[in-house]
Amino acid sequence: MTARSEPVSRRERPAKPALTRSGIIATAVRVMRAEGLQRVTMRRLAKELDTGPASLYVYVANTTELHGAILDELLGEVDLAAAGAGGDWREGIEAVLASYTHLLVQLPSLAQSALVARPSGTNYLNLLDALLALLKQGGVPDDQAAWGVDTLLQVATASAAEHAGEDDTDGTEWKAVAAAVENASADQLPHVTALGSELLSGSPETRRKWTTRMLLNGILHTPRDTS
Amino acid sequence: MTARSEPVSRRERPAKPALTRSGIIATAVRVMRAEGLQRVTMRRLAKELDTGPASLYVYVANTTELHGAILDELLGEVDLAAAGAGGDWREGIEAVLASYTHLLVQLPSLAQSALVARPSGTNYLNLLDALLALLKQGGVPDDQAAWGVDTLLQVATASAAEHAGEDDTDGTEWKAVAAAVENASADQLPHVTALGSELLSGSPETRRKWTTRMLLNGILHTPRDTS
DNA sequence: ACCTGAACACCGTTCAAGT
DNA sequence: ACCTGAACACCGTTCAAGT
Repeated sequence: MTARSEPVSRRERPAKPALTRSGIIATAVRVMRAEGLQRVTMRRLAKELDTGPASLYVYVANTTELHGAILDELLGEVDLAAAGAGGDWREGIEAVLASYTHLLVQLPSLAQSALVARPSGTNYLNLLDALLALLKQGGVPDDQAAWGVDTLLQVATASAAEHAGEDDTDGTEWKAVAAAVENASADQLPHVTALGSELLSGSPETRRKWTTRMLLNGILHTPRDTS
Repeated sequence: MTARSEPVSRRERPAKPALTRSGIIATAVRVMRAEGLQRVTMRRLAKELDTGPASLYVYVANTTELHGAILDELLGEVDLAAAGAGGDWREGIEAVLASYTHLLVQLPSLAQSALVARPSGTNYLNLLDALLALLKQGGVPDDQAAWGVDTLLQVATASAAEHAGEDDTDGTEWKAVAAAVENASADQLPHVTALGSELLSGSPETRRKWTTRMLLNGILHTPRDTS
């Protein structure tokens, strides 16, 4: 009876699978990879899963929660190998953050949502632990590490989020900033004018590396109590 | 003829004003203050201005551009007085960033949009100039100031953006993070467990102040060329 | 318990047509 | 040039009804 009751479904209809939370999230990740987070909507997912939007609410509280789940799923791909390797701690942090950034730069809208919906899943906690291990290895006092790691991740996330909303292949928006800086009058904006192109210089990679070194220096040398 | 041709419009209908860009933006700011940025939609604004949504597209390119214009308008309220006062440069930066943060914390969804749509209006450039003046006063080398000021503003903006999407008066989401940290197993997350509540300690104000000091130390002591 | 159709209350943007 | 109605192609979420 089992075999006989599947009429034409050899290949053409993949026998509509039962709805599960993980199935929904897996579909969400696939749609996001193919078309971006803005296409990951309840209605679109429902269509993809061959059901109505209302059905998804059995497994997912709302759209925000869904986006959070996607993020945690993807955070599993961050390369934490450098954390256990026993090399230079600064280079270790640089490597972990580079991996994190490269992941999110390809998915900027997810980075944007990560800034608002603080992740708290397993993969996020593993990332946090890896960074704290490296800070400890570098002799950073615990209280400074605890607050500093937050800024480290926040800056990395915000940098990635900046690339969201850029269909903008020609960098129209970047040009607007550049033009504004260059057209600045020396009277009203003396310092912006003086610095000029220096403000916009450097590749994203170069700036990220300097910023990481800068943050580590700050974290290492700034005690928590004002003394 | 001028006076006579206004029939009943003494008070009841405020004589539908001509559509202008600044009128649209003013209305947008008002709606945002009253109901939040998520209510500032083309359709809602059109209704407010007693016209159809299509009419707005004569003055505003799209929703993103509109949000950018709102932000620049509001940035005029940031208090830059500390920049010219000639006091301690660190305290000056702290004061300017505090003013900027307090503005955006009340409008977190605007902060979120600021992260993606880099502002380039007059008020933003004035803010940039004020911070650069203070960094110069502190003897920060030009190239370090140029890259550092970006991180300074990015961190302030991201901190404010984190409060977006919180109808969340009871802090449900914050509790999720706290629970995750506390339930962390010592085996798998030794450093997160060890730091524990330290990770979540401190008021936003205290953390912001430490973070600002930390960034200034980093910017001041990190040369651009790796040597 | 899970799943669904249908409905409610919205969106952004474009376009042909009017003034 | 500016303004508009109407349309196109979507949204999130809820709820009563079914299985």
